[in-house]
Amino acid sequence: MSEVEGGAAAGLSHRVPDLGALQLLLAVARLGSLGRAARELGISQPAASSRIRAMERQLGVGLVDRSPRGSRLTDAGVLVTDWARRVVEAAEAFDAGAEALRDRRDSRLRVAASMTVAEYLLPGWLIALRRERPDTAVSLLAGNSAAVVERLLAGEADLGFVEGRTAPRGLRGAIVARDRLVVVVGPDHPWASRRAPLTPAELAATALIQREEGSGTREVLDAALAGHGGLAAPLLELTSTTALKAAVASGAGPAVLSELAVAEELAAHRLVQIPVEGVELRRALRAVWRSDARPTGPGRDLLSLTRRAQ
Amino acid sequence: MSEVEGGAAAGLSHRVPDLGALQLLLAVARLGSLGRAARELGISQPAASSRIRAMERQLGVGLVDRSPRGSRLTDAGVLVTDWARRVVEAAEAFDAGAEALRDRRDSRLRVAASMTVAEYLLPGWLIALRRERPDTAVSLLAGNSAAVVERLLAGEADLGFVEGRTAPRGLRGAIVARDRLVVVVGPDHPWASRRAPLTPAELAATALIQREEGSGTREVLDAALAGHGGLAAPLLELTSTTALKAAVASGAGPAVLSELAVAEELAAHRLVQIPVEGVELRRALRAVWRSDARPTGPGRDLLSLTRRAQ
DNA sequence: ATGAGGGCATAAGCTGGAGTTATGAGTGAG
DNA sequence: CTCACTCATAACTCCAGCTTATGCCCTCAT
Repeated sequence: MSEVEGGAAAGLSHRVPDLGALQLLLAVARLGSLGRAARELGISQPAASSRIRAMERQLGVGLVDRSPRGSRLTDAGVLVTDWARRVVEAAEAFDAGAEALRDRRDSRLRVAASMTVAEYLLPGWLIALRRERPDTAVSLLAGNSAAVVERLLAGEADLGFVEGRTAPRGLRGAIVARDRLVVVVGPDHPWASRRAPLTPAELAATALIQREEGSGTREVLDAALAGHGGLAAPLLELTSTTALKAAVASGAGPAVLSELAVAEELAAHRLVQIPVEGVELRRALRAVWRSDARPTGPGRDLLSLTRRAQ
Repeated sequence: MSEVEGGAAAGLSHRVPDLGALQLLLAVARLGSLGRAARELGISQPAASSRIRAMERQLGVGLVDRSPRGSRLTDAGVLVTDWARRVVEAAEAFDAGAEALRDRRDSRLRVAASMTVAEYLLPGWLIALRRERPDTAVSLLAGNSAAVVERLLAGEADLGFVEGRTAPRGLRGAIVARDRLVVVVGPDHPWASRRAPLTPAELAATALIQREEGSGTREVLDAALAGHGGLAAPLLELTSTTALKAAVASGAGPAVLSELAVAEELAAHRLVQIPVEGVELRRALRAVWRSDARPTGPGRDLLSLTRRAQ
């Protein structure tokens, strides 16, 4: 999917300043002075000065107007800083996720989550949690729904997140988000230019590109199309969501995916969503916990965060 | 806005692998071998091996299972790779934008764009354009609508993008996207918990946090509320959209902003959108060009891209 | 069985980028 | 006039990441 992994992007790290430099630029923008920004990041003022200058040389554009009373962004600098903010925000999400992945032991809150939740939603929640309760150590274990349930029942996790149509037995839960499955094709696929919505029968009769095992998606799809002749045999089975999206984007065929997984591709029109009439392909994303272990402390905090974001 | 620029994130670059390492990880995931990934990125196999190992040490998690027949991601590795992809994609957008900012001269396509378009939409378009026409050099000049028009009329730009309710005179244009203005407040603001939509009169009577000069937003807002008593005096005037969002998020008051500018904050519930009844705060984003210089070649390519993404 | 080849790891050495401290020069406020 | 702040330059240190050279392991084909 996308140029990101193609050969053309090979030199990215030579053309894009590293995270430290981007963060420094954000600090300069906010604080209005190289020296103050340096102090905030714990480096010396000359280091900051030279780094910003190196970044300007690398990009070939002036970013800050220096004056004896401080530094302000140039017009180009404003734009660059806004783009930089995206990169740093993505890095923050990476960091929050990675930290949770690391602290396997001695964490105050042990979370087990399905892949969809862990990939798309949890980093944002963890960032918010970190902001509210900076000293909460969270550990994350990602797996399929069965594994999540198992961890909870074994007392090896305090809070779980699963997708599925019903709450697993033996556990209490609350819906924290909803997830819609959408039919997508590549922009050159014939369906991309059709005007009428797909009928459930059509969808059922079409061979789809699918994930190998029924990653929760299949279950919902099966149920929704049960009355319309059942699901056709897969056109292709792939192991990763990424590979699947790439195959769909290149026109190999249609697929049904969580809208969380394809939001960016839809926005950039690398994929096209095809409406389907008459079936609701929704599923709930639930927080779950053992009936005898209602979340307290940090678990409660995280839970209330996720419900607020519903 | 957000921890991104706060002191707590100071050590980000020590905890997050650099872009090169993330890109290498993506390549390993895709190609299934450290050596092949190394070759693709133009580095030696030991370099790749040591870099991945360093990354695993840094994150405290195993990412790839090495075998004599290749390397596959571990479960944690899949998750980390997905998070990494976000960072690299943001870096790609940064790169595409920065490249356009740099090539002031001798570019085949000179684009002038308003801030909103340059910030949120153009990088994606440039990435798509690069994929379709790899050798198109684009230069970008960002400014307000008046500046964009001026450049076009002076023949210093081939294609422009402006927001506004009407197409500027002397230019031809086509609507390429629409942009909705939304009322936002911080999550703790009283409005965040109200159930009824805002009335236009209420909105008109409320002092808002605003950008300093009427950045196109004000024009639309004025027009929409003209029949309801006109806009109240500003509560606060700030220079940058970023500062504005930060002020709103911390509860200083309500503001009216493009939904493009607040999409992420809404998703993470750092801001809350308040519906307004009865007024449509929409505006068009237009591609514009001189009547006697209809875009050809690369300009035409970019234009068709943007219209496809409408 | 026995190379050949692909895959990964280790070791030794080089290099450059980013950091440091020390210092100077410009500007505005008290 | 002097202090307090800004930024820039210079000289030096250090380490992360690169390279080449090599070795081991496994599999597959001859």
